[in-house]
Amino acid sequence: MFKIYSVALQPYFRILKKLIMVKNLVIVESPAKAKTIEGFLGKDFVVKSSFGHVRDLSKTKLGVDIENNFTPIYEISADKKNVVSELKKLSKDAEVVWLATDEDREGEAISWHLAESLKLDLKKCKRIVFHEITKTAIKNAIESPRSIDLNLVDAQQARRVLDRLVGFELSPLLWKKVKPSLSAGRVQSVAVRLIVEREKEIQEFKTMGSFRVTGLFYAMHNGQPATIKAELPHRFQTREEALTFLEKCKNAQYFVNDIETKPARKTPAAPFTTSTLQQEASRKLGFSVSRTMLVAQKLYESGKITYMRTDSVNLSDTAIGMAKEMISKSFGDEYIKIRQYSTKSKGAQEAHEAIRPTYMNVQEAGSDDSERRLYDLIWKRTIASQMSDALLEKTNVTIGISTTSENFIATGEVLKFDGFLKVYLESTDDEDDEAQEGILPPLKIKQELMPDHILAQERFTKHPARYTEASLVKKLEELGIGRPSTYAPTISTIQKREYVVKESREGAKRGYTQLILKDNKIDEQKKSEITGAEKNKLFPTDIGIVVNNFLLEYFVQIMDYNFTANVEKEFDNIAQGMKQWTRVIKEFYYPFHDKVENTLQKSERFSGERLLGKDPKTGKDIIARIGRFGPMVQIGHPDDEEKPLFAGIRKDQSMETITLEEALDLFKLPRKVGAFEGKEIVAAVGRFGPYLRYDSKFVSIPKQDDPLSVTLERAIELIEEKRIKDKEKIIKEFKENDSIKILKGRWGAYLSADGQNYKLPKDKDPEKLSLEECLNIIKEGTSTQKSRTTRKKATGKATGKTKK
DNA sequence: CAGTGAGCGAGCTTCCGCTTGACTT
Repeated sequence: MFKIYSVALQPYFRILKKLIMVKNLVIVESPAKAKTIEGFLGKDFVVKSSFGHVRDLSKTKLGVDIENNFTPIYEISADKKNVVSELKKLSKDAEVVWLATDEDREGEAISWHLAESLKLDLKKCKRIVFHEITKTAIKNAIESPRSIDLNLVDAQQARRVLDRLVGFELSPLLWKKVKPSLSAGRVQSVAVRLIVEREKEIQEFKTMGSFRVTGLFYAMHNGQPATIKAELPHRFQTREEALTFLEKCKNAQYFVNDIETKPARKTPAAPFTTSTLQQEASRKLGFSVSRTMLVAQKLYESGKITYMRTDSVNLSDTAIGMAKEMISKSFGDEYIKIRQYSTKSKGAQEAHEAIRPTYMNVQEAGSDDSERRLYDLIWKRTIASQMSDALLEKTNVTIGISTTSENFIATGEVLKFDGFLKVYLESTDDEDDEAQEGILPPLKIKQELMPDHILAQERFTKHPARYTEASLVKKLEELGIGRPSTYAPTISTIQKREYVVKESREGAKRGYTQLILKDNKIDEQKKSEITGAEKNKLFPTDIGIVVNNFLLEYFVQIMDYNFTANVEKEFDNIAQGMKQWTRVIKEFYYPFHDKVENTLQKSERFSGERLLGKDPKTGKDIIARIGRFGPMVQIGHPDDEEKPLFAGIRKDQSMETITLEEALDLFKLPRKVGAFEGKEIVAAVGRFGPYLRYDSKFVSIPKQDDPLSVTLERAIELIEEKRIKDKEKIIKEFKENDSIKILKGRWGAYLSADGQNYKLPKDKDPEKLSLEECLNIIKEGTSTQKSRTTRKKATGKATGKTKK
């Protein structure tokens, strides 16, 4: 009976199977991209994402079989197991698998890894590429498939293996010679070097003063006085020279000697890449590099902008078309100028478009303030890039002085046609812009100008600017080091390792002299200004400096700013099939490895030791150096009869600059402050800064107080403040059991009992929990507690992240 | 979350580049 039915139904089963079966499986890297593309292709296509790389070298082991001609040992990444098994299932039934990963070295490798780990039948496997997400681009790609470029894959393998070998041989060397848990790598170590070297330049910089002379003049224009600001083209080195000049200007007459007018133009900046977006968002919106990427990711996922990790300045034809229409409609055709930009950066691989709005006619987008502001920036930059030049007229007026051959120069700028400036102007990193260009009144040659005053002001040369996160990215990109997807992570790595800190520092007062000539009288004034203030700049730490010096001493090759560029040339040779990838690695590895071995055997511990002086009490040496837990000072040597004394250096101090006195102060802690309510108060400095300990509780000492000098009264005040704060934290207490409390924490209410914390059930009001319910939570909590200790390896890493 | 620092030795750390969520006591 059943058999008859099944035979009769067979044709229907076949149709059904055909319907379920995927005819074409397309695999791309990003899920957002997959969604868009699926809309372009018909019902016969299913588009899935690989979520980036699916396979990599072992996370913990070296993962390279050096003996066996550097064979990489790949593993499916833990978080990609599900992805791979799903893709495997789909690909089995598919007639054709289209590998549509990005067209660059990494993208080619992802396709190859997919083919390998999905065990794809190469006969039904087609490799396609497109640079823009448009229907035509994708249809075109489908029509011209190719096979996987194994040379390009090999170039990626070489890149991967080289980075692994460098990172996993240098880091352990640092653990032994400097301090545990440190790291070194082709990218991060050079990033740190840039910051350390800039700091050194700043320390060695000698500030020079000179006198800048400006004059304010009047010219009559339509019966009204108009002002003209002018400046002497050179500066005086001394106050005396400046004074002599002003003396000469007494009773002098001023004439227009020459007027020179010439046209000038300004050109818009290229559309955004990852790096330029990070720079502009930092300058214009004050975003950190990671915030920019987070916000951009959201805009991308909601379909508002194109892909945000790109090194290309290229816009698709459709994008240019949309921009043209938008400009024409909003500003008029005279504002349109179609431009093709080409990349300037080393090693760009241009697998994507520039970062631009998906739809140019959408002028505002984003679901919160950050998104809206970043979108606005992207929209303006993209539109401006297709607009006409701004036309200017620059005027230089030379003003003669009757009593000397010196001339003042006044410069003016008139905007003749605003062009792209109507929408957007790129900002610069230059902090000081003393040049003042404004509009000049109409002037004639020989015309006399009346002086209001002449000012000679002492100005100082400035040291090179410290890097911001964004300007470091710019520098790395110029050197061809790192990729759009790694700029933000690299910057957080070097901060997480405590090689570098991002800080703002208050400036100091500096006096300067100013001489004013007004009404034929010279007046001298002493003034002061704030100098050296820094906001969100990158500073090297002691550890950063010591590790950098160590690597420079033993591994100059890796630290060379051109190292990446040099190996990139080799990777290109591999990609072009001119060289075997394992040969490139071999040539690099053996000399490198010998150096590692050599350094391991021969070099001493590298701790950046610095002798500060002698202890006045014992006559022993006082030394600053890096210890197991970071920078510290010690009195005496380990081989002395008595054990040396140790003290950690405070966060606001550094090994490089700490004085003998400051070091001695560190040994005065912990210090007894006095007694309060019958118990002793002790002041000390811990891992998280200065603190008071009282009744086995800790109270932080705020910045304005010093643990060395804090008085008993002040200490009591701080303890009482803390008591009030702790009270505010309590949501609920139990009379029956005072060790159990419900407290307000960073992530909302939680349960605290005997120093252990527990999560509260989400569906219950924390204020209404009974003691019984709490005891239950604690009981159940023990099981989660256990699972957490077994997971310790994983969570330990996560907490390390939040520590900073 | 706040006492460390020599040496002994267990077991741990680490790279760069491609992608997103998971989830915080």
